[in-house]
Amino acid sequence: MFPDRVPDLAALGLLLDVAATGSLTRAAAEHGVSQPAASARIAGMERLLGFPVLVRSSTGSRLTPQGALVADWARDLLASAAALDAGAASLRADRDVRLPVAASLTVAEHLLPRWLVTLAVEHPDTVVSLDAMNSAAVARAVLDRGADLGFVEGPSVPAGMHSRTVARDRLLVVVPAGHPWTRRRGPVPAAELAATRLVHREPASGTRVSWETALAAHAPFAPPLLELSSAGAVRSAIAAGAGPGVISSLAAEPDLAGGRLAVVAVEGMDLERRLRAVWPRGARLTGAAQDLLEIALRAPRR
Amino acid sequence: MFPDRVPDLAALGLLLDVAATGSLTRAAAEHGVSQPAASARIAGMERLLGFPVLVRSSTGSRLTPQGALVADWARDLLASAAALDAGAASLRADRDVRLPVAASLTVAEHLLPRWLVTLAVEHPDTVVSLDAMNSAAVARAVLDRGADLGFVEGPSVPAGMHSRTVARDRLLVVVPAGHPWTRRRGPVPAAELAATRLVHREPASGTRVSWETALAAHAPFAPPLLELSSAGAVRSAIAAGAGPGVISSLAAEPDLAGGRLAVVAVEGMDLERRLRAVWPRGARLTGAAQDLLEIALRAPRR
DNA sequence: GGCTCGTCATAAGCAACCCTTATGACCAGA
DNA sequence: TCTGGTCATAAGGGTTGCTTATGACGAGCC
Repeated sequence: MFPDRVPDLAALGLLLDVAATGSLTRAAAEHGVSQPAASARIAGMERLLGFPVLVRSSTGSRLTPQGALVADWARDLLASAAALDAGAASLRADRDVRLPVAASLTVAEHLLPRWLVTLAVEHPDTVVSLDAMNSAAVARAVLDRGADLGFVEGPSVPAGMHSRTVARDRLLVVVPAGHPWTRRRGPVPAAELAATRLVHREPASGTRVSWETALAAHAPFAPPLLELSSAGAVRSAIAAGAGPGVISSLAAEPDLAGGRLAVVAVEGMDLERRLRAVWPRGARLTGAAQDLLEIALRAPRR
Repeated sequence: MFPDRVPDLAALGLLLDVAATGSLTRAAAEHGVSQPAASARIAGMERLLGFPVLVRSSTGSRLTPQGALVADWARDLLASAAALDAGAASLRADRDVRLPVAASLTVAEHLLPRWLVTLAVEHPDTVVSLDAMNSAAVARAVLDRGADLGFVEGPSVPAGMHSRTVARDRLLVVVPAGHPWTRRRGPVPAAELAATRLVHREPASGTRVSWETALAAHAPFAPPLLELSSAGAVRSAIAAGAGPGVISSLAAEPDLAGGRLAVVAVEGMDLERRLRAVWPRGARLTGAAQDLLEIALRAPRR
């Protein structure tokens, strides 16, 4: 992996504390280390980055303009770290569970971690135990009371359950930057897509099922170009030039924003999906499940 | 800062390499360390996380289901790290510049780093030198040929320049989760907003200027509740319950997705802004500037 | 069935790093 | 000028993490 010359998380966190408190000494205390340690950390970070991030004075320390940019990027990085931490905590908590949650892979990967961070802030006592599986298995887990709350993707609500739509995503046909399709005039018709070999997830995945459902009228399909077991692998393969592929808009977002992938317009098929929270009909949501549902509903539906 | 129990970047990068190569030994080689070191790193990560991420066998190593989730979250984290790295590299490059770029803070913070990552992949030889400043200063820098390419925000194109819209954002009125306004029926009218004390950026900022321009008909304004010098500080203050505030949709996105902040509907004002690439009228874009512009245009416009 | 090659884990030695306490230089305000 | 705050430097100690060398284990192949 490339990311070289990146300060470690502790140093970046310290930088944000300095920005907030205006003093290296106070930031050190807040961070639970001695003042010289904090001083050395920042100095090391400046050596690594190659430019100063702080203006020191005898009244405290302020960010340089460059330091302020670094601090903003660091906030992003630490938000991702917090998401990973919250997700990992919920995977770890299989013994002393308070709130067992089952989620489809798309939700577990891309949405739940941020909700868990918020939950941890607003309700620090709640311990979530997360289990990621496909949508059908989520429905089973919830009905069997193996999970208090579930998150599923797909066109229909499983029988016997209440549901609320918490987000939407869309299957996208994407190509690497520079692919001929990026210069194509009109949208690609569904029939042509069905006849094209694409980079796909494995057959049991929600993404693959949704795709084949949306294109059902144009079966049979061309065999997949590649069949990969995670959204990340699909992204990488497409970006590396393997060919066009199908991917959830949630998973594609970073590569689209970075311009490594491009969306191909299509016509003749409905690729929008709802991501739903589900729980057994008749069951009252427990307090903790209610909290998590509210946080999910509060976030934008896209 | 919270993020505790997060493996360091090197360990996460190693995990992705293992996922890609299917072998700890190969991943170690790819990563430039010895095999026992890689083994120990992963073992340490598992100790930290509290669950295994790999299934070892005598034919190689595969991810556990939990490990696959961690790997996906790690991809996010490393993407942020790559963005920081690319941004820092462009700040560092003030001597041996190839492509001097001037950008408004919003673009420099939220969009450019990802474009730079893509640029680094597609054109490894190009060295970008980034200078972040307000939009008026960007226009000056570009006209004076201090920068080959500029990125500005705001309603109008500076005189004497070509421009292409590379993105849009929107000023949002946001409140912390649970604020009374989240339960309000209709949108908040512009006149009421003008009379409300809000958390703001400093007066010279593009965000503040755009806000006051959009609300010009309802001047004078109530004094700010707080006046902070970075978008991150504004976000934190609002999330901590200081009160309603104004913030770019780009800066608000992570907190909205996490449900820590909520958008308030408003009426009677146009808060959409264009973010534009600009260069001097009559000047041909150099090859490198052309590359960067293309990457920016390829990314979704929102 | 035994050989070989690949996997990963363990052990021992060594180097680097980081943190802590103690101290000094410097500046602002009383 | 004195006091209280800032941050940097120095010396010592503990921990971590790396490397090389070796061992255990399983798969595939004669």
